[in-house]
Amino acid sequence: MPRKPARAPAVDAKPHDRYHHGDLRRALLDAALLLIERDGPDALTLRAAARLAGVSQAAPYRHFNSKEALIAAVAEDGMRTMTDWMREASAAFADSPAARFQALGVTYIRFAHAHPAHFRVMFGPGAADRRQVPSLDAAYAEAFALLHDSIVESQRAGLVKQGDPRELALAAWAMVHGASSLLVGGQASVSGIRKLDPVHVAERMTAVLFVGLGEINAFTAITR
Amino acid sequence: MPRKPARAPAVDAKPHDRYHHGDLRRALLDAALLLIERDGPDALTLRAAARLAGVSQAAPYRHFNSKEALIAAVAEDGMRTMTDWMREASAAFADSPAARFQALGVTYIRFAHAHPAHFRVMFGPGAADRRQVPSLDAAYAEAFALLHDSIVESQRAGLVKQGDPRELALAAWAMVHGASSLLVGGQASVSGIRKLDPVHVAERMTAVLFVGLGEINAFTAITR
DNA sequence: TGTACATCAGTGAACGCGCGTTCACTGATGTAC
DNA sequence: TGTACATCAGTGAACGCGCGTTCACTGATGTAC
Repeated sequence: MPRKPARAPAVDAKPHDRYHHGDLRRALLDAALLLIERDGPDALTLRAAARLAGVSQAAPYRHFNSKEALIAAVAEDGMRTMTDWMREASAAFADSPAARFQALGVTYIRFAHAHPAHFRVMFGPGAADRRQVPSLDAAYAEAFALLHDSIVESQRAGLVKQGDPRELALAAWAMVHGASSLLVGGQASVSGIRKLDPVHVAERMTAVLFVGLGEINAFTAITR
Repeated sequence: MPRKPARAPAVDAKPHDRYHHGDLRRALLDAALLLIERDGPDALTLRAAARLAGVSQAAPYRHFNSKEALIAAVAEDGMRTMTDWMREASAAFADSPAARFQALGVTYIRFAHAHPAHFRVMFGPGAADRRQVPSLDAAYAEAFALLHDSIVESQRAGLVKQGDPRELALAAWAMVHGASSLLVGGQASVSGIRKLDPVHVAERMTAVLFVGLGEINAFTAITR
């Protein structure tokens, strides 16, 4: 039998045997994600998270003042990760605005697919109010700024026609967010989207979007 | 003082004074929507709905077997309304595939904006499982089919290049669904989208999307 | 038109449950000297 | 290096609450004759 590692990971799902947990804060965040992913957002309760972490039901209060605080921490955690991913994606395609734009969209969808529970907490109903949590707001603003900038650059390069870049970014965000929601979504999934490769879907969607942005002068109503 | 109408509407928020409510089923559905719209999905409880309708907490069980059944009924109701709207929009632009496509998207977003609580129940987490409720599934399938058909027609008219229309419909649905989610969405709204005119946003987005669909041969990865 | 009666749609009290949160407590840790 | 002690991170019992659901019941309705 292999020896136990000197120090058990904080994420250990089994009840701990030490009086002090070691990293209960991290373990509670992980437990919250597991609960949401497995049984939906309503399954996240402080008591259930404590149970998963193997501590008493009062223990979480040493790390979070309330249930709301735990949820906000989960959202913050996820937002930071997503922003990191997007920043990296943006840097990887610094030389091509088109590729940068697409990489950002694909990354957004990839994140949602890889971290559905995070995504739900970040954007779902009952999500923590972004404006109440400055660090959450900052991470969000950075992600949006990356997208915005890639559009401004594309316009400068003549790949996307003129128009308010904030509105264009909004449209792009909406599409990519919609695809993410459907991929992550509850039971009411659009026919078969779940079976498709998310990166493939993301690449196709962002391509259509980018071409559309390039071909018309800002947006126009075409009905009637 | 004006005389009372002979018969109070079923939707009456005040406690009724008759032993029999009249249309408790309808009143419970309306109460459920009000609760979700006002205080979020978690605020929907059978007891609260009964309270709003002015009946005892046991009364709802004469009309719904369980809380789940009430939620499923709300979703079904909303899905039927949305499908009605989309069918009408589709018929109104029967002669122009491009306008039809756009009208469908705009209608989807208009519905979400007009009936946010319905929209959340229909697509949010914890939504009733579509496949378990045949009438829900049928309404959904019809909505998707309308979109699908408008794309097939657009391809026939040479406005949209070839490609699997189901995938194209999926992309279109995702974008429009994303915009709707953001408009309806919880606290984490994308910067300022709520302040914009939803129909305006919808028209612009669908225009970009349609042009994009027309310009590239199906979808292509443009990164790298 | 009047009446008996089955059926329907409510009532109100009660159940057990899991929740968020508080409290006084105790065991473990780490720092000052 | 050893020890006193403040601080920190847990425990376990308890609180009050609102929930979904059940139950025996009763008032209202409508139909058969």
